[in-house]
Amino acid sequence: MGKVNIKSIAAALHLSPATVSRALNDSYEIKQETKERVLAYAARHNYRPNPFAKHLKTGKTNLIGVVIPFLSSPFFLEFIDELYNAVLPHHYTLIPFQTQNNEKIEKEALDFLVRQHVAGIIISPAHEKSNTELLKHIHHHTCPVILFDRIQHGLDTYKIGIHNSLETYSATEQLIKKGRTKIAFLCGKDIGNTKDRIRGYKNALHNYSIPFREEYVIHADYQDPTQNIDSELKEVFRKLQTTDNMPNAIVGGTDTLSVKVLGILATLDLSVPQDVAVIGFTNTNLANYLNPALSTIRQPTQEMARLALELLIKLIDKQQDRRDIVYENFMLQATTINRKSTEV
Amino acid sequence: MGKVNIKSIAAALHLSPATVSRALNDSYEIKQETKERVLAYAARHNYRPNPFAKHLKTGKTNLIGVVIPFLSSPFFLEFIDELYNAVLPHHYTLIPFQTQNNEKIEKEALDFLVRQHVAGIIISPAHEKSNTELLKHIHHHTCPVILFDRIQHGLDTYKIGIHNSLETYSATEQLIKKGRTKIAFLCGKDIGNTKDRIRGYKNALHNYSIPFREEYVIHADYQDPTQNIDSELKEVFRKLQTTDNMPNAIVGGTDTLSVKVLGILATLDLSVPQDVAVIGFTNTNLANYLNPALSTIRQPTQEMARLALELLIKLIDKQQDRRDIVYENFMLQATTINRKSTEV
DNA sequence: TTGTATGCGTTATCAG
DNA sequence: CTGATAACGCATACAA
Repeated sequence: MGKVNIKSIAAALHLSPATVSRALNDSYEIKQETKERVLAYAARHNYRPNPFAKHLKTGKTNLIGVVIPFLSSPFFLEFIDELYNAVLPHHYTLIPFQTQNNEKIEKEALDFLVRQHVAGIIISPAHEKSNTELLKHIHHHTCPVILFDRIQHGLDTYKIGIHNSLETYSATEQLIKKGRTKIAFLCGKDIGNTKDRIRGYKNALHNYSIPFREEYVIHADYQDPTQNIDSELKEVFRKLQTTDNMPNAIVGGTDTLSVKVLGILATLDLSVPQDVAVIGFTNTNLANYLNPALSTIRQPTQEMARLALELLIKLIDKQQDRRDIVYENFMLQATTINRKSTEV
Repeated sequence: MGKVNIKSIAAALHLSPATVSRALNDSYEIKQETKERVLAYAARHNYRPNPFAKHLKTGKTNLIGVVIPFLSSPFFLEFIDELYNAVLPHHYTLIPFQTQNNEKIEKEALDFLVRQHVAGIIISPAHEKSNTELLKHIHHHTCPVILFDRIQHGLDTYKIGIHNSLETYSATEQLIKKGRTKIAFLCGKDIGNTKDRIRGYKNALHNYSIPFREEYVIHADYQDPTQNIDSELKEVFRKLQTTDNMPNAIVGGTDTLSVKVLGILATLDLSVPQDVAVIGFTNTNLANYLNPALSTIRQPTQEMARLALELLIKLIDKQQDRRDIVYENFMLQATTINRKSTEV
């Protein structure tokens, strides 16, 4: 059970390590017969190249770092899940990290990935200015970086996202067309996407001459998708209810919140969609099983993942100085899925 | 911006590489002043040790492989999530893989992890006999392996799980005590856990003298938690409904199904819990937001993750031959959380 | 307390 | 077509 490596193979076959290495790498300059002998021996003895030695020599790895805020958020989970599918035919391995929206944790993750000499990084940053200098440095000097979802970031590279303002505009508009006028907007932290989403909501109100009401923008400032913010959220709605200001429609600005609000409305004895129509952001695979089934804006998560990987691999393969490239923003199309929660 | 490594530091400070290496590793045999000079220079020039070179030399990595069936299953997701939390204070990095319950994909994942020379592996195998020989070989000769959740596996090591039969027994019993007698059991693939869970369900029926009915064990044979099996499942319940055999209670044997069945019952105009009481398996963080809120058996997922990591690190640190160790099974206690879906 | 020399497993350069 | 040798960055036995 001694270690089987190039040297041991060479010794066993009375060849030099160099020849064995070349045979294993299918070099054109090695005789067919020798190749076969080496490959047969290697297979028989279950030879596995040592990636550390290989990397030390070549300076290349087949690792791809993925940095996201939370694993436990339906959108990011679906993204990672599809990334795993997409990466299968390629010779890369994913190393996912979650940052909890925390710049310091993000920095640690990036440092680690750099130390691991990853071939590239796909990231949705903790916030708009999160680790800007570090990311620029990595992208310019170390390995390519691709941004997705949270693309309002100073790094100049390929960016993949959706038109957040357009999507919430359209969602709000649909509720207006169904005759709802007291429309609330539910959102999380004030990161770039949230700003854009609020803007779309406001524009829709404005274009339909519905006055904007500050108290209808409900900020649920959670740190973590699994955190329990029921009581706060419930309190907000209870207050609106007792002052006779209860909205009759809600646009959920994040995937997590849109699901939770259904449960909270239920405990307040409000029925959906009769009393309050609800439309969520991001189509979790559960939306269809909720009661009532939740209408959602469906982000093309899988396309985003596939595109991110494709662009990253393109950059990895390209030798060009990454500061000279003209990068494109890919704004993918979302679609609204109407289910029971907005049915008249 | 030349590469900064031990050699370059040594040259800059007029020291030998050996001295620098020892200073960086805080060796006792280096003068305090020298240490400080080296550390200061290293910090100033943002020195990062090359893990590949280090590993090539020491034969050790700080990588931990995590192999699970699906990322998109609430239980496994929560497990991984907690693993990420638990690993923070330690000097290890997680490399997660999903197998889709497929032994071949699992083998590829394990091969990769072995090639990466991971320090240890935490796995919930694709099935009871999945890669048994490979796992034994890894555990005995390469790095320690810990099993969780699906612990009916031939590998002799620490195993962390719950008493599946006891838990479904207790869930079934609770429904019986609420006066339900037509109790169905909803389950996925026929893997070990499912068998145990069905056994608990049957035992409860038996002990309360309720005849077991084959058609009340409903197998939803999905490949993937995100797969759409609505129509099949709906068809099953519709048939039971039209033949006047609709159960008045359902024990959900998997986390995914328990959530979906609520949505399906809603489309069949059955109200929960009046017509059908439902209790789910595994407390997804959404259970509380469903309408009605879903009663569930709560697995102590976080404790499982922390314990798995703790045991693994213990094995990594221990030098003893792992075949000589007497391993313990850790059967953690689950708890039933009663919510609206089982309220009388 | 520090320096010299060696090797981990691989690939690349040069020579034959 | 194949072999000898050096080098990647680091840690350590041995020397001083």
